[in-house]
Amino acid sequence: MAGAMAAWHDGADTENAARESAQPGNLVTAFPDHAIEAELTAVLVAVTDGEPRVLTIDEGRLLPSGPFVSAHRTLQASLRAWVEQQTHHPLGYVEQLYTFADRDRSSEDASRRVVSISYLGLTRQARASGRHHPAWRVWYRYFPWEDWREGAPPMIAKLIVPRLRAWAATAGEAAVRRARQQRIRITFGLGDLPWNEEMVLQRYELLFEAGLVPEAIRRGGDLATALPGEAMLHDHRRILATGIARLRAKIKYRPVVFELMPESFTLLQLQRTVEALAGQILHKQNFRRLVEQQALVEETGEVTTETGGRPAKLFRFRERVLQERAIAGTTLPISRMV
Amino acid sequence: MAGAMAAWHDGADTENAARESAQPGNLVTAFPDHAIEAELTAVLVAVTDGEPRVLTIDEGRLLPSGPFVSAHRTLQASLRAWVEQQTHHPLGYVEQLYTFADRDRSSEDASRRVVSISYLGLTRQARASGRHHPAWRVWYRYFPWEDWREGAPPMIAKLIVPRLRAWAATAGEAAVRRARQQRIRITFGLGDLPWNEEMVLQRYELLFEAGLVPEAIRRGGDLATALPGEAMLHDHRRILATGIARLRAKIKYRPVVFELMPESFTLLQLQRTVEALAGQILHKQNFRRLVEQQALVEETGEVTTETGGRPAKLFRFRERVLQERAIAGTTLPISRMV
DNA sequence: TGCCTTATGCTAACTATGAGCATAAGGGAG
DNA sequence: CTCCCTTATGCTCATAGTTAGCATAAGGCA
Repeated sequence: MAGAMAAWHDGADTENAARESAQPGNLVTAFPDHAIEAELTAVLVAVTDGEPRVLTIDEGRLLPSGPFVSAHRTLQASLRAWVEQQTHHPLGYVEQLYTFADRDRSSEDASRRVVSISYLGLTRQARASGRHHPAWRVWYRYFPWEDWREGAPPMIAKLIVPRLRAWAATAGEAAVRRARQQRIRITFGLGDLPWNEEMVLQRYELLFEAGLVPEAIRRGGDLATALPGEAMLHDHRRILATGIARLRAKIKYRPVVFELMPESFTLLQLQRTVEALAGQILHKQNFRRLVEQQALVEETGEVTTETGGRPAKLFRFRERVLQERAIAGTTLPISRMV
Repeated sequence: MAGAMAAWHDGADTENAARESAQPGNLVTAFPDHAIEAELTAVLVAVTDGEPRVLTIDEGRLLPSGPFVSAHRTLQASLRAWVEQQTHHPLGYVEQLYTFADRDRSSEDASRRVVSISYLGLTRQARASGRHHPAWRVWYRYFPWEDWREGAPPMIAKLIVPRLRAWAATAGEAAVRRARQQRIRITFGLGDLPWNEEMVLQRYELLFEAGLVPEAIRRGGDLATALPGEAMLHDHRRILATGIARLRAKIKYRPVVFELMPESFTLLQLQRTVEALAGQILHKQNFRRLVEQQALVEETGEVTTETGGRPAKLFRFRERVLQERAIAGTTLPISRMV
């Protein structure tokens, strides 16, 4: 996903590389001559009450972030320290997302350059306290078009596609128009194309380019055509999109969901968690089949009647398999809609 | 892959998060107070004569790198400028790899902190000139155990596994010993496990931890047990491993191989290129079927007799499909050995 | 002309996946 | 105490996707 973004950014670059004034020697020598600042931004995810949540501050307008503290040996150690202090829960899984250094990122002072390194973190429980109103928000508040658990969100056909089409039509050249139409079709799965839940970032960036999100007003967007869905400050919604995309891709081949689950759980609870992240409903029997046949879990021997209906067996993860899969990576049960 | 590395690094962190002195406020405010330096490092890949090559400097001991030039709007623009100037060829595909800021990275001055942002770039032709002896090196010089095109490299069974086993046995706790054995089995595909060509980084990091690569001597490795395979300075071989791993994963679901191919080519040439990257031999007929059925290429109408044997049709990539696949991502033909 | 080499077409066997039928087993309404 | 609703769980079937080969085509060269 990050790769896709990279390619796009690049495509959007209008600068001509030939105009650059760097000397050939720059390639082969390494003496940094510009001091910059490094900042860490975290996409912290938890799933509670069947909803995927992300830790936010400032009334949901920002992701938690802060300077890279030199006292730490690594970036990750620095991040981990913050988070565990904040949430009082261990961070189960941490993964680097992307590093930005775009000058137009916070277009204040061009000479003051900030490199922003973002991370994705998974945690088991969602509770946080502190200044600046930290709160776990359901991430579909920011991306209402990404939640397909109750079918295709009507706003896609009613608002998004028409406005994107209108935007595509504004392009002067026919080739550009066609390319835009193509991107719309692919990212939103129009016509006979399927909805691909992993393209969170591509969709957000398309909406951004089309000026349909409030964050883009500085770049020519119009508040009147902005879509429903909460905005964030700076590029934090883009970072969140990157995190969601990465997580949606990851759950398919690495057992990271487990980081979000309690000690023991029913298979349906596990399924609901995956569905919450993927924004898609899965086929129950097939989900069970895959989970069991891959021996990811084992019965605890107990059952719970709290689910209503026939009592469900409780499961826990098999430590050994987890370790193995964490290194290797196998297919995990994410499939089509019911 | 990067994610895997992230998790590992973390596992290797011996610092206790509780020892940290950061204030809670750090999580929710964003005012960087430490100036650092940013450096870009590139893994530039080309395939010539059926061999995967990487651009190096300093007699193959370093990857090209240099400071992030503030004149550029984005990190990628900065990188692109360098590279195109050096190689005089357009960089087809660029993707960010990973950002390091480990303090022990170049353990000189603890107060001088460098953030190193690495990129993977693909280019069509391999020619470079400049100072510091830039040269395209076959990447298997650095990772001889990664080339399985002529079967399993004997050094794995003869040198690597015995030494890794010996290292595993040195662990005091039984649990640690078992965990090490497990990692060895999985990363090197021992027993009934298959060789997974994507685990380049995991294998290198395992060898590093075991002190079997020259780069690890500072951390307790012994030159006498170092494996064949050229080393690099700093952590450049680790960055290269990250790049190879990423590329091996990428070619399976995005048509990036095309960035490495000439205008027109035979299907076998395409296959040989994929094989060079993957370090694995593919089944010819199946490879053809997949490439053709996915309509990735189209016949140019010409044939070449230069391949020996029956003349082969020449193909070129279908522009439209490429664009679509670049956004969407579909399965590409990488399969098992012949 | 026959053999070697690479190209290319086709298929049988198997595996993975998507969908759905059918039964099991609590809880609560009547 | 039944019936019915709900969720749990077992199984089967059809199909798409893969893997591994067999077989034929078509140049070059001894």
